Amino acid sequence: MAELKQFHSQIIKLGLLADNYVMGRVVKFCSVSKKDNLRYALKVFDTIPNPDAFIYNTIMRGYLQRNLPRNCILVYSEMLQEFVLPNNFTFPCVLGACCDDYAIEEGKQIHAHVLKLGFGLHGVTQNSLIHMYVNFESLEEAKRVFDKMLKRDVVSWTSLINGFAKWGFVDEALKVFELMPKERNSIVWNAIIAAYVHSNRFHEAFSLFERMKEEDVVLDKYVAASMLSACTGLGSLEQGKWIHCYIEENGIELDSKLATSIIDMYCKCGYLEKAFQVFNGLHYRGISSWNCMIGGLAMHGKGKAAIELFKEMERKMVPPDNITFVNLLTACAHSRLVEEGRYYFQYMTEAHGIEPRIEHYGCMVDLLGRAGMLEEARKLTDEMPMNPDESVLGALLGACRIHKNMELGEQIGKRLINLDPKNSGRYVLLANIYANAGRWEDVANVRKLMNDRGVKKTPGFSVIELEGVVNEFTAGGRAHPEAKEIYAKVDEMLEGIRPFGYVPDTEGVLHELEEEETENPLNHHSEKLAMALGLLKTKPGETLRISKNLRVCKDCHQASKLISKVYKREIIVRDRNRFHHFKMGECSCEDYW
DNA sequence: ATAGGGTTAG
Repeated sequence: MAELKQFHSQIIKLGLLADNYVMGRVVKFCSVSKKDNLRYALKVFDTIPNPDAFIYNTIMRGYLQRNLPRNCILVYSEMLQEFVLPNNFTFPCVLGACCDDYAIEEGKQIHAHVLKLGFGLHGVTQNSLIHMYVNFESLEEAKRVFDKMLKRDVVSWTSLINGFAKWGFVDEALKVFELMPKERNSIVWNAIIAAYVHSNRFHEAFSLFERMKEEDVVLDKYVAASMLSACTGLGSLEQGKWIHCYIEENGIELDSKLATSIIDMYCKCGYLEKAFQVFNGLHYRGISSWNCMIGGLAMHGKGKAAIELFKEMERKMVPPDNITFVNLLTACAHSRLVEEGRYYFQYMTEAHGIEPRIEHYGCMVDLLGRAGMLEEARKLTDEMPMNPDESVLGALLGACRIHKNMELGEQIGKRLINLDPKNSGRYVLLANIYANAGRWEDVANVRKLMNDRGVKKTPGFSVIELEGVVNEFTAGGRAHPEAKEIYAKVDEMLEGIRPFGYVPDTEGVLHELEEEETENPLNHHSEKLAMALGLLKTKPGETLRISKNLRVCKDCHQASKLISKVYKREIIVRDRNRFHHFKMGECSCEDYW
């Protein structure tokens, strides 16, 4: 910087201020290549008598890079006022600014300038337009620009694919992907893979990934991160390990996002030790790695360890953020650490100046509610400074179900299904609360309301990975090639645990809501099918890992405990909320979930 | 003569 200033003074002495080539280099040096000199760049800019397009573009880019898109747009209009003609490099920049600033009107106007000034056929500019319209959710406009292009490159296709994917039209995105020329790079492959991952279509993401490998496209860190999420979604530890291994062997740089994806994958695939190992091995631990690890401990019910890790984080002077506290409070909630939870809820503001957000109140309602302090939890929902949203009330409703509080449950449940009418889980909880109290008429009414509103119960499914193959089961499903053997094994399993005290527990079941089956649907919940296949396919003593999309029901939970004892197996089940480690007839959640 | 567009977590 000091040298730059000297250099600058030389320029002034030599009377080169009017030389735009020289001044352009000066402005570029402080505007975009070094981070903190934009102020100086602007000072220099003000002294230049007649800046050219390059200099304007460079100042604009400086603003864009520093996340000041509004200023970038203002410089553009200044440029027009000074009658400096934009060039090929102007529009990608200012359109990017409109995009970042969500400046729809300006964006359209600048699109008009593009056409008027004769840049309508410039590829990079057209691509920027597509990207901008995609961001504005103007897919038709984006498509129009795309269709008008004479020469589309891989960026044009990627932007359009992303556009469809971003706004939920995954199948449309795939159509575009299939239509594009075969010269596909990692970026466009990642766009389509990420599209499937984000819509929870993990199997299809895997098939695409296989195709990508067949075409010898390099697996870069972006694809790796997307595929790790796919593994996480499916609970597919083996595949996840493979990706992790690939990353290590190929020296792919671990940025904080990729590190988080790996740690999260191991946590959510039930391999907490490995997650810790990766976490400990990071040479740089960003806040998200800490948060992720604390969250991992939380979902495995290791509240004390989560608190210890938090303390270590403070000792290492890493300032926690609001997510840290969401995870820490969740850890307390899942481990019955009521006093600790209260303490950290206060501490968050007192020690770190973080004001509680609605998520933190949600954690506290969950913490108190689960622990049976329903009245206090309810009081908190009334007294919190913002309106309790569906997740806060959902926590309270869940607590009402656990502690069989009909009155409060009915009140909250009714409120909730009006607040969040499309969420089938709320209806099911409310109906379960009624069923528990023997109020069958009300159960029927809830069901009718669901039907009237066209709300479908989310189908439960469980996944077990065996010999590298991901097996997926739905309740009562018979799609598996070995369905017959599996069902026989389920019967054997349930008979086997009966002498050890297994009594089918129908408390949580909504007979009226289960439609597919005539026999007892409990027996064929997806996790029982997955467990049966696991017992059939693995050697004695091997751990079974199962993940399911909904919460484990009480009956399956009880059955799993007994199966772990009778068959001498560790069974690790991931449900929607947390992990259950079944071992010797006990569960790590201590029946607290 | 200097510069520009598309991708990853929770």
